[in-house]
Amino acid sequence: MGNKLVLIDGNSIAYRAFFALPLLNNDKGVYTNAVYGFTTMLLKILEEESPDHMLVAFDAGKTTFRHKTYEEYKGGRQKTPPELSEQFPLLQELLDSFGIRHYQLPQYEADDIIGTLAREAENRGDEVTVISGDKDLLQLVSGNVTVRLTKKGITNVETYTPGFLKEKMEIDPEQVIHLKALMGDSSDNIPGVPGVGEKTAVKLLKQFGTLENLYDNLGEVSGKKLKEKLETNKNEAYMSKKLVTIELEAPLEIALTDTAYTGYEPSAVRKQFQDLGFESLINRIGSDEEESKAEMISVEVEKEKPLTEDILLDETALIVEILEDNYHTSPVEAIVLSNEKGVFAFSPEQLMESDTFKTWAADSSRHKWVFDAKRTLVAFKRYGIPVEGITFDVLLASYLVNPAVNNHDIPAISHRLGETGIPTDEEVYGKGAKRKRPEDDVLYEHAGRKALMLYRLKSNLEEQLKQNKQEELFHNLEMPLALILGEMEYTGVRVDVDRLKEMGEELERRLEEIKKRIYEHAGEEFNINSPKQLGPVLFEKLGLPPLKKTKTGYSTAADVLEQLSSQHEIIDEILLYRQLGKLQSTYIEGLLKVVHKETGKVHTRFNQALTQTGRLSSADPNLQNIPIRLEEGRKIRQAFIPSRQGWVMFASDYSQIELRVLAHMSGDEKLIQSFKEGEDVHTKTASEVFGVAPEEVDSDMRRKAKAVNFGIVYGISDYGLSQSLGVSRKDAQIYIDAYFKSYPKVKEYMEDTVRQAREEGYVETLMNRRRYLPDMNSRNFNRRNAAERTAMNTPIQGTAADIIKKAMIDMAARLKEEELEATMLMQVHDELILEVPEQEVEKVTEAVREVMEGTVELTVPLEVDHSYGKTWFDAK
DNA sequence: TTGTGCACGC
DNA sequence: GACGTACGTGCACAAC
Repeated sequence: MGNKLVLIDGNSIAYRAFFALPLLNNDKGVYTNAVYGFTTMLLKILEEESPDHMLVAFDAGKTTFRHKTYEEYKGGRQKTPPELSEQFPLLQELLDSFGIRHYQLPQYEADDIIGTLAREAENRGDEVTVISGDKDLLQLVSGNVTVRLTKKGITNVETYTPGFLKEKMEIDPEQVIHLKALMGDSSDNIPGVPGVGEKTAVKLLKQFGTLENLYDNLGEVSGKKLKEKLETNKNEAYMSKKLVTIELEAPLEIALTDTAYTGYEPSAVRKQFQDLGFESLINRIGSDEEESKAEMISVEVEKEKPLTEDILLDETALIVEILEDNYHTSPVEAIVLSNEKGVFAFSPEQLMESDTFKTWAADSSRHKWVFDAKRTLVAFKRYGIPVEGITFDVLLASYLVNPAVNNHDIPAISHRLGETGIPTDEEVYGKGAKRKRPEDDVLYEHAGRKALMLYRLKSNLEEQLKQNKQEELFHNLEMPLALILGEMEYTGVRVDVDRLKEMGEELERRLEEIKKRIYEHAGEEFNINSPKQLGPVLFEKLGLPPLKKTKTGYSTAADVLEQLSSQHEIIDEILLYRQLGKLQSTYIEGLLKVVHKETGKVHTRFNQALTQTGRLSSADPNLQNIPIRLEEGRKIRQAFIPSRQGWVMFASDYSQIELRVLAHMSGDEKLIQSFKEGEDVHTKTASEVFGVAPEEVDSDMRRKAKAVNFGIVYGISDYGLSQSLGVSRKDAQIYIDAYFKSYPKVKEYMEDTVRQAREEGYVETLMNRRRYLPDMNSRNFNRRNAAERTAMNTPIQGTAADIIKKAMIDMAARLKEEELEATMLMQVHDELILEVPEQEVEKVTEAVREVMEGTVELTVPLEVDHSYGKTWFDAK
């Protein structure tokens, strides 16, 4: 029985990976993109091929035996970028950790090593797979040798067998060198016959078979010009053939037996991945059940013994295990404590009844370390147990340290810090529909392991917060905020279900009518909600001009359809259908689905550890995107009502907070002045940009200025502005230039921010929230540009987020202090929504203004507007 | 189950 | 000259 040998062209794959991936560097500032790409390819190969022999061949150096034939061989080639060169040693170390043999031979290229071994193995009857990005290797294809060439990217490969080669290139493997001899190869500086490309070469080979036969019968070549070219470049052709022919008898110092591959040691590879910063790949290693069990950190869990005072220490990790994301509805499965005394697991039934536990939980001097403070708090609240003294949340700490990490759970953080023996929730519980509660033992052990790690992780994260100067941000902003958000979520918002249903029925009727009219216009019935079906109806059947395409077909986005509005009546009907359909599916049906049956309330979850800028997000339901701009949709807000009779919905929002933050951070006198004088900032901008007196600013000028301000805040580009204004890019650029001329310090600030981001690798907000921008030095124009805009935007958006978060904390304190019953319900980025007893409205009005305006002192005043009414709709 | 297109908010 | 305004969530559809 033959062996299975995989031969990899190391240089070729590393090059591919390098150019296919952005110039990533790891936390040590070492470039790793080529190694990373190579590794993903390698893992795929190991999985797909399960080789028992393996070798990665590298080119040895600048000169090879081929240079004796032709000095200019590979001449004119770009020097290997140093960012890539420095990765080769890393790559070889990585291969060592995999236990994969790598080899290079002076004067020879990787091709020759591969060719020699492939031939030898083939002769023995082994099965060989060659991996490369270089078509020259195709000459090795045979019955036993398959060549897999990378296509786009690195993991995307095309597998060449003799049959496939014939189909694809119309030649046999033996003809590959003849083909190259004729057509040459500019990347290797191989001349071939000038003027002969792939097409002609294939045609000639079909007729003559080989280069030699071609020249023996040159007279039969059709075309005078071609014949001449072949004639005059005969030497070049033969030399080219010699150059591209892979040496099949290179004097290797290794034998096939040296390439034996028996699999890798997961621990060694894992360590290597950690050093390289390949967090995302770690989980792909050693998923083998046996192996990962053996590596799991062991935990002695004491199960369901009666809780006694002696195990409740002042510093204890507390894990509340809930399987589903939604902790408002999903049951608590287990509670685990971990501290110096050990790891102790309890069923909720047992613990929630224990007075010993309740006393400990309510004691703020007894510190609890948790994962997801808000989740923990709400979970206990559901059992009527107040918890005090939560002083450390691993989730929030990890998020602050680096929001770009999209997985902050305990196994993931543990992995990043080098502890790998923690399986993920998904591994233990399954995911999606298959997620289920395991046996008690498994559950307790898993939760116990997490509790143990939580206890251990705290000090490391604390240290990282300290390094980032984020202790204040963590302890005095995010931690207290978590408690407040927990209260808000648990309180929930009352929904007028009947009102929603009424609106739903009305919508249903209207949608039905519109649908009919659309079908009439179209002359057929189709699914209006399917862009794939709508496209052909509009742009083929009705002959409307397709103004924009998506990667799957015609674009039917609103901005496209609006431009076609005058050309066919169907367009406005479709836009209306979309608008109402959105209201129906997302805001009527979607909202009704998440209303609690008993309480008639919705309990959103604010995600406090997700956005890259520091804003909150909201889900199930998302209360931060309830319609407001169009009257039709705004009515949805009529269904959000106070939870008690005689109360009102009260909304309070910051006016222009982001531009005020910009004024403060840039120190631009004119912008500061503008806010100090209480001017209309868009009118003022218009007056500046268009060079007219404020009185002479018309509505169109103001509209444009508003868009400019918007763009400034979001990290402007001329294209973006031109899109939103419907003007040319050139004009958009003129507005931007005019803006920067009027507000020179803003321009300076933007430039400084970008420069600093490039140097430091990150940007920061007023309160030291941090965002890393690895693309600042990308060679890819788009990525770099996007990173630069992000650098400009994040400090502004993020500082605004810092400010409202602080205001929420102050607000909670103020309400308590004044013993008001008013309650915060929602936060929508620059807005707080409360429910307030009517008789408290006056006091709350004053409190909200004082607190929100006074929460931080900037060089410009902060201003808030407020409103209230019987429903959220009426608070306008 | 996953990716795409679309639409809602700030 | 490239691409494209920032940041989110959720729905329906269609391909896997």
